Amino acid sequence: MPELPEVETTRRGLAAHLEGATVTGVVIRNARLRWPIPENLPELLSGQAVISLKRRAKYLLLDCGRGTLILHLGMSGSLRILPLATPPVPAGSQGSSPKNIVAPSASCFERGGMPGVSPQLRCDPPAIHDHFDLLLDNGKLMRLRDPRRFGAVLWHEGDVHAHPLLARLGPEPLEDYPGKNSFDARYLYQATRGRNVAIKALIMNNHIVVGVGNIYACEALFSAGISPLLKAGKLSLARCDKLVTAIRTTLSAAILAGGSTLRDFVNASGNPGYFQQQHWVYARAGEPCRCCGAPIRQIKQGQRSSFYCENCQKG
DNA sequence: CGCCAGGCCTGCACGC
DNA sequence: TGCGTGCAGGCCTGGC
Repeated sequence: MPELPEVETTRRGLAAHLEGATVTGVVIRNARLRWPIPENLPELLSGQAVISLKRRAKYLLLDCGRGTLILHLGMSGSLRILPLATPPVPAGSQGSSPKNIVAPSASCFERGGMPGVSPQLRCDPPAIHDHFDLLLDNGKLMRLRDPRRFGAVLWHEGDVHAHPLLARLGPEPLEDYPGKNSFDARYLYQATRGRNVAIKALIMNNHIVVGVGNIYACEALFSAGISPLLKAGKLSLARCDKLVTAIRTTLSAAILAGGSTLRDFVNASGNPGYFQQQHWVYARAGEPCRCCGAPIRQIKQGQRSSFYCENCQKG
């Protein structure tokens, strides 16, 4: 699900609730995501103050000073802020309680009197796919839901950008790096030279540019008037410029609309995005092109569906 | 039942 | 032999 606009929408919704708060506990209901959630996360995170929530590509980076919590939403993940039903007891006033550290098997059902769960951990009952909670001292919690479990929750100490998952990523499409490797026409032109791969696959390659998934690859190629089948090496500098602009404007417009919700994406407040109403081609197979009226075509490229208008997009 | 779905890492085969 | 490259597979669940 989440491509860059959905992840950025999530980040913006979460940041104010997380930054400045202190982690009081962690609940792991199912550690089996794409990689296992580290078992010792409760010990690592409890008592840590959240400094910032940033984004790199489709990863959310929760800087806790001592280390960084790396979050990825995979295909079906979403993160929400929820209130704890009962405000947490202020630190130090609770004598015997051990810092709200919760074992993975613990849950926070409101009903049912689940044994071993202290009152301050009660909240909305988690659903079947709510795998992970971060409990905060401001009376809120951040909850990860991920039915398909392609997402990730990882911990990294030291420079997070040196993490193996981040170290080799290409430039951010919406940022400029003065002097080097900004995602501009010249960069894309260089990156496409000698490449036989279809342009659609190339712009979805994280080593070239990050954040462009299947939806926005299709939409940006339509916007630039470029066929998804065109071999990357054939792109002229002028068309690279068009494509860079199309990627930037498409992603920016999607962020403004709160992302695309096809089935289950919700932002930090639990609300859907609306950019799918502005899709020109994605998931519109057989429907008339909003530009020329020709039917939108759907083809397969490397196991993924591509949607495009044969008339408006040239090879 | 089979097929499809927003991501992305890994491993393989291939050609220079 | 050693690469860069381009595929295919795999991880999962839910919905049509």
